[in-house]
Amino acid sequence: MPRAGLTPEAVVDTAINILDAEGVGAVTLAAVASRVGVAAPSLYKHVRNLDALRRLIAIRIFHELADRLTEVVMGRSRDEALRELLLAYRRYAIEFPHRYAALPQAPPNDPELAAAGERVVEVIFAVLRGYRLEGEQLVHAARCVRAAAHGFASLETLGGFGRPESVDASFDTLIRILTDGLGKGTD
Amino acid sequence: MPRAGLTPEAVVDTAINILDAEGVGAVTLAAVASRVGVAAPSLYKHVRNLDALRRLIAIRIFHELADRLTEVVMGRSRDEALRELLLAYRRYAIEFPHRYAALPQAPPNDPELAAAGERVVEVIFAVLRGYRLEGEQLVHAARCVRAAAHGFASLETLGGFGRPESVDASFDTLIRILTDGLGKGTD
DNA sequence: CTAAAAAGCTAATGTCATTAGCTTTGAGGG
DNA sequence: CCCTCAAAGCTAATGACATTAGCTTTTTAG
Repeated sequence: MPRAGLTPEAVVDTAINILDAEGVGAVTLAAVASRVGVAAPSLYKHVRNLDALRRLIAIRIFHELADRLTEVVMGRSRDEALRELLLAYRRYAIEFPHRYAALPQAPPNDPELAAAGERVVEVIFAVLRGYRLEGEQLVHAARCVRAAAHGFASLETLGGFGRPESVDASFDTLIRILTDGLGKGTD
Repeated sequence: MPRAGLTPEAVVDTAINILDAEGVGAVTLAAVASRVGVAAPSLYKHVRNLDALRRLIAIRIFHELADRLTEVVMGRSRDEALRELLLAYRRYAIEFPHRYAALPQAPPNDPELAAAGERVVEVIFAVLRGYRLEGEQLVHAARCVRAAAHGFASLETLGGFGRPESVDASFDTLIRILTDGLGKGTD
């Protein structure tokens, strides 16, 4: 391993720094190379191409998000667990809006990326199992929770909530609606 | 108006055809120019630049979506109106996934674009006023509905729901949760 | 019939991604 | 210690695109 301490991980680190600072559009191989101090083509020694780098970034972010969700959910159950899960989800998106924006964007044909995303889903499942949900109902409920969390986070980080009313309060409303709706059995 | 019947509208039409057929990434000035039969620089006579074209596309799509929502909501109220609103929202996203994906992506610093997006929000507000919601509570409820609808549509069109369980049924669950949650007053 | 604006065009520049092929470095085996 | 070779870099070159500048051709208004 000659020269600079470049590794795929270091490349991803740098890319995420650029992502945080300048947004998804600024994550180019040229920008990463310049920041890291090598010529652009040198990056191909560590990463297949730009898409592959984006994939590595997404995997990293999914794991990071899943870790946070897992953390707040441990030792809690039902409404409390769901509430903390949703709050942590939104907190992540607000803290790292560009990372959040870099997330899905396309159906992952890739097992490792899919697995990373699946971790997030699994946390939701774990929480919902506490509501005695199982089988099909569990899947429906998880999709609803995921849709609500993602939709809110996405809209908020993209600046979609322009009015002056408290976004925190709106999110509390969302939490209330979800916990109420999941508490009762299916039709 | 010499030569070809090019107008900003025609350029947007062509761009949307490309969008539908090949996705957001394929919408380039080069592609539009080639499809329309002019040299790329000629497009600048009708559109300021690529960003401006994207903005026009987004405005068009917002209006189209708002028209559909408005249509299904007329003559209905409360749970029925909300249900049809949500169904129409999802239907649009499924019918035109690439148009849906081309939608927000950034906080609109532009009044016309903001107004077009606002039309969608206004339909939601109109429906929710039927629940006797007003003021702050109305805003919170509208944000929840929008987040849920957008999140679900976004995840579904991006292929986020991989499991075999019926997505229609999941969406029904979401509708139930929302109608139940809005029926009851605030805490 | 004519002049000026509108709509096109070609040429040129700059940014990226990506490939090909050459060079340097440093780690490990002798 | 020295040598070898693969890893890690580099430069040059190509190909998309967006965008600008400046020239030419149509139309349309008068």
